[in-house]
Amino acid sequence: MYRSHTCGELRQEHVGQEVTLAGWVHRRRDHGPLIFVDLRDRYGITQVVFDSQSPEVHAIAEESRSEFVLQVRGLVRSRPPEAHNPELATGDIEVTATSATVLNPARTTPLYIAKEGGEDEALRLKYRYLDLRRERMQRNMILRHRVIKFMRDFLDAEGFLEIETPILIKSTPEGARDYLVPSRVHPGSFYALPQSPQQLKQLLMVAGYDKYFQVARCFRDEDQRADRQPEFTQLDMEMSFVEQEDVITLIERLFIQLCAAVVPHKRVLTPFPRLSYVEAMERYGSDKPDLRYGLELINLSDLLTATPFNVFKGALEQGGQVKGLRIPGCGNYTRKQLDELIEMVRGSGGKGLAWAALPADGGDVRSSFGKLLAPGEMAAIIERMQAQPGDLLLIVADKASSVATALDKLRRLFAERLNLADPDLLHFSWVLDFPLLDWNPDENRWDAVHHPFTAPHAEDLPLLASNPAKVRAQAYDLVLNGYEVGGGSIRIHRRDVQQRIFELLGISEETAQSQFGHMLEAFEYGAPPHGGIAPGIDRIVMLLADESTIREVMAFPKTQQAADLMTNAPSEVDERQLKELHITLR
RNA sequence: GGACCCGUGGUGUAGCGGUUAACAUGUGGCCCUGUCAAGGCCAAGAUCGCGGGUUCAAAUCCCGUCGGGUCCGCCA
Repeated sequence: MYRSHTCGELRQEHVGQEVTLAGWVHRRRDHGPLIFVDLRDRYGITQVVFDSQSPEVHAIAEESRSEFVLQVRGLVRSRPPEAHNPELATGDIEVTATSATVLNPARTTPLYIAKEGGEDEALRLKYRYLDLRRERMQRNMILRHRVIKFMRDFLDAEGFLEIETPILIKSTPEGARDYLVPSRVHPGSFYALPQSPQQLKQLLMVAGYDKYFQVARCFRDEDQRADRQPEFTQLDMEMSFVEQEDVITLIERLFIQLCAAVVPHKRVLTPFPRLSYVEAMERYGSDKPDLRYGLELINLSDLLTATPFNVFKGALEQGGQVKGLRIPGCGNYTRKQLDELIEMVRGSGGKGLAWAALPADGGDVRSSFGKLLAPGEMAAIIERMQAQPGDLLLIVADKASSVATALDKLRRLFAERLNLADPDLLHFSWVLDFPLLDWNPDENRWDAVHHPFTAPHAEDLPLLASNPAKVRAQAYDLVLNGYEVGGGSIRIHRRDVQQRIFELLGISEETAQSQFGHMLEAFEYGAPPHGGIAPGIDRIVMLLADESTIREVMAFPKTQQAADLMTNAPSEVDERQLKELHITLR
């Protein structure tokens, strides 16, 4: 063994013991004849004292630099009365070195390990093994471990079985773009990496494993975001003989206990509030609203049906909406600040932004559109929005989806600027009653909003024929502080219903047979009613860790362009490899 | 596919038409026995992501490109 103790465990009670430590030089304070070295490992930091009275040992400290790996044998001593360091867990003691070895020297690191923050993220990603030495990443990795451990223990106690499913599976064109793996044995054929183990876990239900879970790696070849990586981890779950309410109840218990165990300083509101998709979109312009603050969208459409203002009139005539946001205390925004907001809305595909500012002293309203309104309309808007002197009113007129995108973005921007979101509140909620289908005008068919195995509400079944847009899905999203942290549904378990859905999705009999034949066939051999959910572990850990990207809670994440800066993946391969795989580049 | 932001010694910043390209930290050397971001003195280290253009003159202005990030589209 290289060490008798870790760098985080020595206390007063160890005083007098001869110990051996091994770790990295965190900091070094050279006083000439006396050198202090803070020796670090993932358990903590211990101060080691090198005295020139033992010259050979002192020489080791003299040549040591940051991040050298040292092995030190020495005596645990109580520090002199004036020299205790309350900042350190080991601050009451120190180790006087009696012998020392440099296990490995280190070049000057491109990142400071002892001092964090500020550097280009590309540098952190290139030298991730150095970044991971730092306290922030270690804290996040430990939290992530604890979260996953808690989930496994909780589900084990509930009678769930963790079952692994394959990574090389069949590609199906539904949903996100697949990552493909060429087959050497079958020229011209490809495996896909799972976007999620969706079909496999449903087949496990058919097999009678009525409570399944898996800490599952998922792959989606789509463009990245702060909360989206090409590969990510879900707590994939499925249960038989359950209804929506059963899944919701279980998950609430899981997360309430999880948060109490791993982030006891944070508050959780229980039970988790529920809102319908329609309500979420109407009030927040988002299907994953941050409920830690109000700042709700206000619908003005009905006030402006006869307005002469072309922007509003045009939007309403084309079936769109006029909605607004009341920003308290921002009525003093300058023209420049307002132009930036307009630019932001345009940058996100919006047509523009109308604004009205109410001076704090109660003077005349400044606005970009007041002159163009009919008499009384501005007053009606102010009344509907309950605007106070000093407020800023932001109004968007467009088709409903664009209004939602723009106002959701503004809502989140101002929540941040005005510090409205309590960082220690975990405001979980459920968003329910998603539409099952979404009309795709380009392809002239319906698309599955969730995925094609999602069950419709039983009472909406007749609408499948008459008004598919109105059919609600038995689908549920778990939302936390403005992020979707889990989505699930009750699945179709009857072949006839599944076939009906495939028809609406424009999937032909032949395609259904070739793509999903195994599912349809399985449903003929006694498939139980079942449903599940898949909480996203990266996003949950990110929120529990107070981070703003999931990269901070992944050991080796990729860049926005899906590259690994440390290993330089993806990379070109040998001509020979391509040949074996029957692949020609063009 | 699109919009916006960033790119200066090892690291983080300043400089934004003419500077010996500044500062901090780290690095090398010397001094120092109680520091914990130790301190003091000295030194080395960047031609400003890359390419092109404008100009008497470019880190500084323009165009392109590469890399990183945020967002829209895409994606649950």
